[in-house]
Amino acid sequence: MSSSREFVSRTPVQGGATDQLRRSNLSNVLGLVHREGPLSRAELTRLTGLNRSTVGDLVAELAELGLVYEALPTTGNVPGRPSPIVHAQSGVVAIAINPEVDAIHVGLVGMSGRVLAKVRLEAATAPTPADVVRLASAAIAGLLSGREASLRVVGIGVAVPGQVRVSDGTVREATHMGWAEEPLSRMLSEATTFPAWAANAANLAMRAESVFGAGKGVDDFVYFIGGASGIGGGAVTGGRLLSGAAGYAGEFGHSFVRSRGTRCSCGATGCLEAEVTQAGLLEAVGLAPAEAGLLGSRLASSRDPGVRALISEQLDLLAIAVRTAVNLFNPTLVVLGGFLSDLYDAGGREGDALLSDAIRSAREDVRIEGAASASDQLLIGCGELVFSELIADPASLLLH
Amino acid sequence: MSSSREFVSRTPVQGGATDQLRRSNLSNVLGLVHREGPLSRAELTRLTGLNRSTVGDLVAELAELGLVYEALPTTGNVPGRPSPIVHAQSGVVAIAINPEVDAIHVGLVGMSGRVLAKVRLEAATAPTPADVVRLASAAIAGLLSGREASLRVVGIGVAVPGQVRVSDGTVREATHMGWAEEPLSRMLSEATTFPAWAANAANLAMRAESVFGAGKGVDDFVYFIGGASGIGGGAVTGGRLLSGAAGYAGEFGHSFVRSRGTRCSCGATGCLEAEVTQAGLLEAVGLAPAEAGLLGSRLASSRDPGVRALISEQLDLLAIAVRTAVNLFNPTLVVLGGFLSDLYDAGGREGDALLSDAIRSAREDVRIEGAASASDQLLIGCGELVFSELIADPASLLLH
DNA sequence: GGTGATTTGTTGTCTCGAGAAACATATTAG
DNA sequence: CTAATATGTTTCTCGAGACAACAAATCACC
Repeated sequence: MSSSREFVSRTPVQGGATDQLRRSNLSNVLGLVHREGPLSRAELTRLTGLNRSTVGDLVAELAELGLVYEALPTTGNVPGRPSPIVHAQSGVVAIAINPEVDAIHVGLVGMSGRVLAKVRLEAATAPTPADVVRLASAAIAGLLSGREASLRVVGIGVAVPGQVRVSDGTVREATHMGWAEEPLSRMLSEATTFPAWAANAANLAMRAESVFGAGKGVDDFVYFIGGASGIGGGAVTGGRLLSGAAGYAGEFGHSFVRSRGTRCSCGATGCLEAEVTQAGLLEAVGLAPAEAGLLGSRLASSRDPGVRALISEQLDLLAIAVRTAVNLFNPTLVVLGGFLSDLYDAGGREGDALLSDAIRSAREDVRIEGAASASDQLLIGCGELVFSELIADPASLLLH
Repeated sequence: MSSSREFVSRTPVQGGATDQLRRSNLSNVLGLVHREGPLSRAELTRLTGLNRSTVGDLVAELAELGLVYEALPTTGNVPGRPSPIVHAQSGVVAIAINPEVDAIHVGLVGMSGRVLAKVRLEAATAPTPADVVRLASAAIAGLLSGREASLRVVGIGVAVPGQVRVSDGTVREATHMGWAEEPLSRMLSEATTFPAWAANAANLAMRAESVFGAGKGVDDFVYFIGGASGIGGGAVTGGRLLSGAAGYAGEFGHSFVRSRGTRCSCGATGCLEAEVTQAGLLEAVGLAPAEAGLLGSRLASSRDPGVRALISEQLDLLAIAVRTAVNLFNPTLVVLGGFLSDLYDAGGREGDALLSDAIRSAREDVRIEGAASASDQLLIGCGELVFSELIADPASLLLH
């Protein structure tokens, strides 16, 4: 699906000026190196459809900006002059912040998509936004200290468990944190002087999944992720992230799945996240909330009829949400993350059980997969939030 | 997906990238004139951000292609040299075909977005695809006869009440018509020699709404339309039509709205279109199926408690589908068409009744509107299907 | 009805990005 | 060591659009 022709057509040239064309091409090259990992210039030439000489020029410009570097290739066994390998500069980093009820995670993510360092700051009570700014600022200083020379910070990405207006990074509502209308990214950028962006955590997990995980190269997929505090998600349609008007799109946790159901924290009844919960499954198999990591194996191995019945019931409810998602988005892939993946595995990974009620045309070409659940998924997603800004206009780095 | 890149590879033309820039700018200008109606060159200059001289050049090229013409402006009361008004050539037409159970509608749609002519071909029984090809071909010949000199047919757009694979115009399933796996657009293009495209009818109605109706200029909206044969819909997200992997996206009629509900024609239970039906409402107010046009006024004026209860119940079910749509798409607008608009009006147009269960952040900036229900909506949508291909690459017309 | 201000079309020149081709270089195969 | 092959590098050309100078057409005002 990622042939060179498609790639070019996927990024149509907008606007008028020739320098916009240049910017678009720079963006394409940098984006490829970021997403696909190190690529030879010859491969870049094929993937972009551009001329050899042009690619050489673009790479030289990106190298001058300090965003990529070229290295000699490891000797392959192909004839011809070896093509230098273009690497993303991993010294170009984003700061990732993920506040949660019991802790704040802070990390450094390199442009290669790898987490270079991270710390977990324990919190006795749910941190306030001011706490986050204070604690994270200190942690950032610690992570950066002594490495200032080799690191270049592009900005800060924040993953918030709640609704975030992406245009200005305001947290509209984060029920579990007890936040409302908090200008979090402004506070962070004022405290640190780095530009900051914020978004919904589940959406950022999906971004990581889209660039480096199961959704890599997939133009149309939906993502469901279940955690202790509920179910979130997101969608990619036509190769683009679905954000909606303000960034609240993809709240699959609030898909309707049951008439006269449980009241949800959002105020409605019958929401997926009110009906299908990690807490309920943990309790059924006798695990404490902190032992969620064991849920998958316990569910899979349990022969208790009550547990099997619960798994079946929860899968039926999940199937309703998946059905609606498939009917509305017509994806080729449904990715399940967190405890939803455990649930799916426990049910025998029968895709049909989740898809059989979707309309036939739409369900035929859908596959279901577990998320490539890296523990650093969220931090990588934060990095994506930052790097996507850089990749959209690599030359903008000159301005800082 | 006939991207520009493929075109280049078929006909080796000098210059690939600058050429693409030119095409993109031609496309922008033609698209503006198509969507916004006649515009002066000065306005085009402002809207595109291009240079005066460039816009002049682009318009000249489009005029040479026979796609636009310039006319002297009506005297405005502004100083300065008057700017010529650029009009879309309405002689450039698309053929619109909409097969239904009881009739086939065939029309001519000008690039200005107006229906120039139309005929309704009655059908005693649901027509087969072969019937459609035969009857529509004859109707097309009739519509074009005598006007060949002044008309330039770009292609055929077909609105099908069912799931259509947009890549090749195959009807995968059209339950009400009794069709399955019919290569309709190939059949039509072979019979008429015109290129043909097909898509889901509700989706095309939404396209018309998006370009000329309530959704004009709105980047994020969802569209629900109810008719005799069910409920369809579509969505625009980030300014782009949501099509999904194959073109089946936006089936809001198959959103889940009720546990243990009625069995739907799709095989599932609890689908919106199985629970909220035009037939049920017609029966409640004592109208025959053919009198659907009167439904709105009957519902609005009825004081029968049974009818009021039914309206209330149906609105509650619709609200569930709207809630899910708002939570998943975060639109700024929900457009209701067909009998759903009647239903909404009968309920007093209380937006809150439809939105109150959506998550707060997402529902705040949503407004609900009735569709700009032009009777020609579907034919205009068919035209859009064709013209969007032309507008994507205006120079392609040279090849025909 | 003339005159100036204003806006826009038109024309010629300039810049810049990318493609093409010739040439140079580095590897593999034998 | 040589031929084949693939790719980097350099130079030239082309084309799209910006820019600036000039021309044209309208309005406002006297």
